[in-house]
Amino acid sequence: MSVLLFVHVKAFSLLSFFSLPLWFSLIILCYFSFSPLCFSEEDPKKSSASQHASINVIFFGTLAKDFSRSVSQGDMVLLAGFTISKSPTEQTDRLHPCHLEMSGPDACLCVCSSTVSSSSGSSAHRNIYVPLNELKPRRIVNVYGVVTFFKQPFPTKGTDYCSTLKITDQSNAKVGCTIFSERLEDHPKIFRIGDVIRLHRVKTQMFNGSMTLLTSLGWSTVTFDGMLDSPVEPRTSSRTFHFDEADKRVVEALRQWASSQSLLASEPTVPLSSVQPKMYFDLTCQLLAKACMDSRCMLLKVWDGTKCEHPLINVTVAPDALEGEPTNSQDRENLTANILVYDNHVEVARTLKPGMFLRLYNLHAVPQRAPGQPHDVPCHLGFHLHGGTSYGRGLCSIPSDNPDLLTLKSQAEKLASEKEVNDGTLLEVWYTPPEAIGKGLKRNPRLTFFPFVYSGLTCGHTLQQRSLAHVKRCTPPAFHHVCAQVKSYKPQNLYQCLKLFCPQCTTIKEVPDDEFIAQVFQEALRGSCQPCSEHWAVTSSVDSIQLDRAITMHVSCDMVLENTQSQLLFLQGVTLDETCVISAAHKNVVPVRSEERRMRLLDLSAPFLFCERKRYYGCKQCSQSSFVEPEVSGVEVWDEHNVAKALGVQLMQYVLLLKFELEDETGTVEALLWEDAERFFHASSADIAASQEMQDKVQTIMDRLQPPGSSMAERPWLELCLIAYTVEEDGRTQVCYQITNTETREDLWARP
DNA sequence: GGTTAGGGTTCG
Repeated sequence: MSVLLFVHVKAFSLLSFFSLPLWFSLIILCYFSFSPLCFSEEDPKKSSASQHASINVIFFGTLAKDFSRSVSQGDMVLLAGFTISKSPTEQTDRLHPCHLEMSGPDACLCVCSSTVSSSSGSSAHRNIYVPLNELKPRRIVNVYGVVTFFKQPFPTKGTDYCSTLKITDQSNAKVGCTIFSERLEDHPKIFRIGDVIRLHRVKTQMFNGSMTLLTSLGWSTVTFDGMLDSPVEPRTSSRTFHFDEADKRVVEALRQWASSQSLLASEPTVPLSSVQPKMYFDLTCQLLAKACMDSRCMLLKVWDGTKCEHPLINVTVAPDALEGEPTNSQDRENLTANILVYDNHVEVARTLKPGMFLRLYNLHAVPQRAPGQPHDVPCHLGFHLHGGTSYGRGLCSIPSDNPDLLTLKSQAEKLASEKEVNDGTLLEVWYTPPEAIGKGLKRNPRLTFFPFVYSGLTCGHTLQQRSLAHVKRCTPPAFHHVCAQVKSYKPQNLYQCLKLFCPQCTTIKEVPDDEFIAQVFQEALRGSCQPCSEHWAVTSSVDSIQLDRAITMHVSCDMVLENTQSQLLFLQGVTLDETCVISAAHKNVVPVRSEERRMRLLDLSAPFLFCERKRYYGCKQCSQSSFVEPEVSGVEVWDEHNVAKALGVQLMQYVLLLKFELEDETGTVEALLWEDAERFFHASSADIAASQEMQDKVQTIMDRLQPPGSSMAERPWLELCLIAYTVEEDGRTQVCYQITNTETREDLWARP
């Protein structure tokens, strides 16, 4: 029987099972009408959609392996050549009574990525959502709802974290949901009551006479802000998920309904200026500093830009115990709330970094009076996040573009500008002298409210900070300290900032791309058919009929007994790709060509040396045109410097070169980041050239300094040391600026 | 192949 099935991948997992090498379970949503002989006699359109809409498919062996690599949740899949068996899990998963086995010789399939299928406008695989008042027990369902109660994920006694929430919809039914996942990032990102949540493949279950929803195999979730006019942006950690116009309409309808029900009537959180003693409240704030008090208690020093009308307690800790900037001046202004976080919340608090924006739920404002303090003295407020999760007690970090942070940001800016007007200087609020900090801190202790300063000086100068206008007025050469934002930077494609620099002749050139290098290898192949023969080398050659050429390896006689990791290997008759493969197993590979049977290096436009993933280039102008015999005696360990020397090559260095347009209130300055770029990024240029991870790190830092699509107001301030100098060009003297002795902060290196 | 939790103030 020949049956084709066109299906939509709902979930899958890769498992090893008893003696089978691999088997693959896939739960899919059928939307193509299939042969009535195979399945139920019902018209699929009439059958209960939620009951038989999904079917298990099991893959075996290499098909399972290949399929798992190419498929994503939400993809459309065409299946053929399967066998149909009775599903042993029908009673438990309530899916189709049959399952499909992709095991025979005829089993084959085609995966169409979900991006393609959704762009084709197909709506046939649309999910079915059950209104909350129509849920029946023991089903796997998809639902939408508005959150009326939630707890941040907390650890269970089992293996998972648990999120507890209650949702409702236009039917007014209220349904509790329990979400289990050992990965915190998979839990729904709920920030406030009124958020809209979508749950896929959750199990209905009666508990204490009420309907509840529980995560089941292949579940997923997406959440949305519940505000009427905010953009419908899915919050999810999922790599692939389906979201279309129909979903958007559902979210908008729920928002509309929620607003009519006043589900979002109250402000999500209370500003510090409105907090009264003994209150339990939610707080939106920025973390300034934190300190570990003991194993069950952590201090968070936060602010929200408003001033509490009651005096706040100040918890002092040793400066070296404090992570983040000291808050002395804010403390004096009654702007910092000292929050003691207890027990189960310490785990989350530990992961927080100063500068992050936070939301704390069910924070307790505790009036505290020192023993013996007279009763006419106003009591001070301290804040406790008690242990436990009652009333949703907990904390989480929130993204910096959360709309509820607008007040905090505008207050912060207002406060900063007031200070500037009143004091004529920002020194008091914006700067704490280094001697007040203690010896432990290496970086500059500059203190700001918002945005956070993302870099620090290492120059040791005690220069006063200057405006950019002042810097431009001064006569070079000179050092300056400035505080500025990044208006723009070049090159925007960061791989282009990597250059090759010859320390001998100071030439700077671009790093060639693979296409160009491959051409240089091809040219060498065309010109050298005969293996070269050198008296100092042991040569072995492999003739490949398939490749129509010989690949030849040469190793210096002196090194032939050493292991391949320490040998210097000369390779002839290879392409760039082959060189890359071979250099993965050899530490030092030098591609060579033959010129009248004599060994010659390739054109120095290509790397002369491959060391695992690193490539090294020589300077065309400063290297010897040819070598007779490499100088190998006396070399203990071969590195790029020794190899270059032995071959008479002038090694070029990898350097980073960026041009920043810096801006402060007084003007803009273009400054290069070059000689101190490695220090700035905490990464060596050679490592950046060879490692995707390091390139990502640089990109992350740049994205934090100039977040894509951000306004100037949203960008962080950088404290920078600039050197001003002159260069002669075309008989004209030009003033240049370079960023020097400046490091970005460690917390920028990790992607937020 | 499917535990855990199943909202309802700590006690510092």
